[in-house]
Amino acid sequence: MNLFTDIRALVLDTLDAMTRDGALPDGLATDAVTVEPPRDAAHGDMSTNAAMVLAKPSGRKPREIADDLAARLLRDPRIVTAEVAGPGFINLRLADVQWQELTRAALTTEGFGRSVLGQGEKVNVEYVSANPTGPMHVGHARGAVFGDALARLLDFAGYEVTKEYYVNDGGAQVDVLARSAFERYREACGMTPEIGEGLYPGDYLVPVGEAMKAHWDTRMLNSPESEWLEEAREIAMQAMMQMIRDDLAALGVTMDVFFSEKSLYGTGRIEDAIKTLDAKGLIYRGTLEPPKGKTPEDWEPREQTLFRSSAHGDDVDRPIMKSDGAWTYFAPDIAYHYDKIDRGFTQLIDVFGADHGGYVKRMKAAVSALSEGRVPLDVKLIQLVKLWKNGEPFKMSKRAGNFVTLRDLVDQVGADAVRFHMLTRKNDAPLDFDFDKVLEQSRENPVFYVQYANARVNSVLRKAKAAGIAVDDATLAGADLAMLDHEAELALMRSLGEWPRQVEIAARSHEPHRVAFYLYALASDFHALWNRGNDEVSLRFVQDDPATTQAKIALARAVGVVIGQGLSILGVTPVEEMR
RNA sequence: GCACCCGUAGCUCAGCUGGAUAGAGCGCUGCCCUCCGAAGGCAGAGGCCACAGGUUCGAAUCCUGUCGGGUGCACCA
Repeated sequence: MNLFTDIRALVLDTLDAMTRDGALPDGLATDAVTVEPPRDAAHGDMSTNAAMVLAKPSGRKPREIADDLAARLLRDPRIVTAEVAGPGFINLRLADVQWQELTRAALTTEGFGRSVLGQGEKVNVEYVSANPTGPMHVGHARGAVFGDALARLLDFAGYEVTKEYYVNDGGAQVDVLARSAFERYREACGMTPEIGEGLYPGDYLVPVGEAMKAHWDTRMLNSPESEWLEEAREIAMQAMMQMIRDDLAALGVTMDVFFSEKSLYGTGRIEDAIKTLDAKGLIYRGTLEPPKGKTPEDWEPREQTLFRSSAHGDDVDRPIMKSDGAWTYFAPDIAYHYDKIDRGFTQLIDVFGADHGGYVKRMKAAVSALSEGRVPLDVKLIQLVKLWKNGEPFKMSKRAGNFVTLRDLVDQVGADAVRFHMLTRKNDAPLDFDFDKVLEQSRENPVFYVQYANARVNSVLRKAKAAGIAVDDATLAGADLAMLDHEAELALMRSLGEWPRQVEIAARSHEPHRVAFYLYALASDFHALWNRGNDEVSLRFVQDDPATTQAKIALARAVGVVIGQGLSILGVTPVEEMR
């Protein structure tokens, strides 16, 4: 139930009627007509710009259209006042009962804030996709949380979402992993590991070495690499993927699909994708210009196989094959995205680390070329996370082996706090993560503040129940909500009315952080009404009159419903009781 | 040198497909605890929305340029 779309539909119907009456010319585009909450609540519940956007194409003055439109809108029983203001806004005030019924709908409607925006459209969200060579770190955690929340948001907004992880199991780094793990195998056999330059030193490979010993005993110790490499790669990678899956699970992230890069090699799938591009005249042999500015020392011109990505918005063309004839990493990526298009997704979203920013244009170019512009690819870049502890930046070094892993975060502050906090910033803004502040119990901490609001709602329900008042949703939905007609109560209901609208805005812009901000604002409104003191409006004030009591509990419960929905989009468990 | 992201209150940040007098938290000032959750609540002060042009009935928002910050830039993923 979205009152804003309802009223917008009313405005559009009324404009149609005006066209039929000859008050407006035929064929006006009404796309730009909006119905929004006014910036200043004193102006009313909703505001439309219809008269202003239609003034020019219809050749009439905005005030004239506005006066006519306002008078017609006023005939609808939902509209109490319709005033023309400023350059031609129409400010609408809705009957209180509209907001009261909206509140009731939160209790009776399954998936109250859900939207049909997506209309079942198939969307693929690819995120994390960390190389399977070691534990995930803080940056991966942010990408995981963002991608997962975005997927949940889109699902809530009516899309059919597939959550996907691209496993980079085809490149040279997996060989490095295998060799590193083999040293741990030697260690497990009682020898001294020789972890040279370029190998992974982390002790997370120790158990992998032990697993190899269990598998081979000592028989591979003196074998040449060619005999053990493939098997070592498989064992090590499976172990790494299991570790990654466990880490993700600890954060509450589960994937629908793990897509193997390796499965693209030797199966003709890369060749197919490239052939498709070639058929469009986008593949050619050529030599790239040296990069401007800082030319690498060892740069020398080489003829390579190139993708004409510049024909689809990229700055220069990109190599898909190295001079030695092997594919570049870009080639399997092209094939991978071709596969996604092939699977029928009509919208693709990739979540990358900010350091992959230079990769965005060529990927978009590839998808544009392969789908002939039909499938949009949105790439969300995730900025860096800066860690703080005891009021100081937390220094870390991957080389020294003391970098902060995803698991460290979850162990120290819990998955819920990690998730919520990481969604309190836009994806493209750097994020401060302060180990102390995310656990702080104060208004300053949105994680706490929202949970606190939810706990208060539950507290009301528990106490009412203990007092013998029925608090199930069906009973509460029967409450006489017309008793809640104070401005402060209506303000909270209007905040609830914002929810379905915010869901759509967030989903459309692929910005789950909007949900977190909305929840914070809603929690703030709720606490405000709760803490008004002893006046009869305060939610905490229960009168002898059971009807009023029940109505207030119903409003509190409606807030709880919306907070519950919002938290589930963020993947955060609602807290029933603060401790 | 080029590309992408960012520049909003003292600080950290929101700001809807362009909309009216630009918002929140912290900090500051002043009020408010006998009373279902005061680990809080209410109110006030605080802004040339980096700068300069442009588009428009209307710009923090869109376009161009300048300045400042971040990231990335052949045959690595």
